[in-house]
Amino acid sequence: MSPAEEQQRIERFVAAHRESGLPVTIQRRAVFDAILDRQDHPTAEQVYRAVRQDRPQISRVTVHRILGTFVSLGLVAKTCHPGSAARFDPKTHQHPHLVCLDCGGIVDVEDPRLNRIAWPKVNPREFTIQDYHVHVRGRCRQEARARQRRPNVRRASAGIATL
Amino acid sequence: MSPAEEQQRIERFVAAHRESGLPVTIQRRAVFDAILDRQDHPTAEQVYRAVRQDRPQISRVTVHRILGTFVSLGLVAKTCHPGSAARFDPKTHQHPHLVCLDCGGIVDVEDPRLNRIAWPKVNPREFTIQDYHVHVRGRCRQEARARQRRPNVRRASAGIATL
DNA sequence: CTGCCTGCAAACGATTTGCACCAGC
DNA sequence: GCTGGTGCAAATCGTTTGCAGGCAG
Repeated sequence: MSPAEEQQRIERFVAAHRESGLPVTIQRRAVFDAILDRQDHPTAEQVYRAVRQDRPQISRVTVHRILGTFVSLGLVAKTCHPGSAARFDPKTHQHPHLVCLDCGGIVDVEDPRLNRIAWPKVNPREFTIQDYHVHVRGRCRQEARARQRRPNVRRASAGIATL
Repeated sequence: MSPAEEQQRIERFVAAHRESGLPVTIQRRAVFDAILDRQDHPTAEQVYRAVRQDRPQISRVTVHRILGTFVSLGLVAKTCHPGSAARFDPKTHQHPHLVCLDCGGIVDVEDPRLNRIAWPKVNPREFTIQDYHVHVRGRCRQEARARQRRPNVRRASAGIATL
């Protein structure tokens, strides 16, 4: 992310708090800094570990709460995930994800065709569509290699492959 | 589901077990029966409660394990969900889901246009695409009404709206 | 008869909640 | 100073695992 763009994101971060009357605390700054440049869609736990390097006193619970606040302010996106833990994404614009069913990894896709999908025809009284999200599922390179070495590792209840 | 179609699904259930050399146990039959006609994408817990009406001795753990097995046999689909618990779907063919961000409900969509989306251009060495899934997110009728009565209920960490 | 399955209990990871204290505005 | 945020501990929820006995093939 370019320095100018980063600066813009930080201003948006402050403005969103001002508008909602929420205080801009040290912890919120730290969490936002920690996630802003991440491309790897970290879990709350991973964000916690990153923040702790700067602020060892911060609590795991606080990181969870702050990430929740950021999501409702539209500052970060929460993406649902086949594995147990939710993933957070500093990119809030519409974009699909590649999800590896074997390792749980998530990679962004920038393919404009997938951002212009027609919305399904639904009775607007029954359901109000807000947006959509595309999960493209498969296997990443690292996992493909691992399978070549030890094929058929997968057992009935193994890993997140059960998506 | 028509009786003929249901019969076909049950045959497929038995065949899949035969092919994999897995025993067709009473419990597996019961779990399959319990989920076969469900349109509401139940959680493992909900399946457990349904099965328990027929077989009160069944264990919650067993239901989890059996659902995992069914997913890897391709007999049911597991869909990731903004809320905490995974949802199971007896419909295994490609179809998008409407997900209500307020109540967590899931409704099937049958719109052929959304089943023919072009796959993103990805280097096949980097990632092997298997399939994709579309989550259409918004608000269902019941929740829309609830909001009319008591608007702005949503707080920072409220519900699953934090997707 | 043999191996996988089931059930129990317990562990586990992710997330939420109640409460006293503290810090932004 | 007031309001809401933070940190701690503990509870909760969904799910997995280790192990002793049971059932399908």
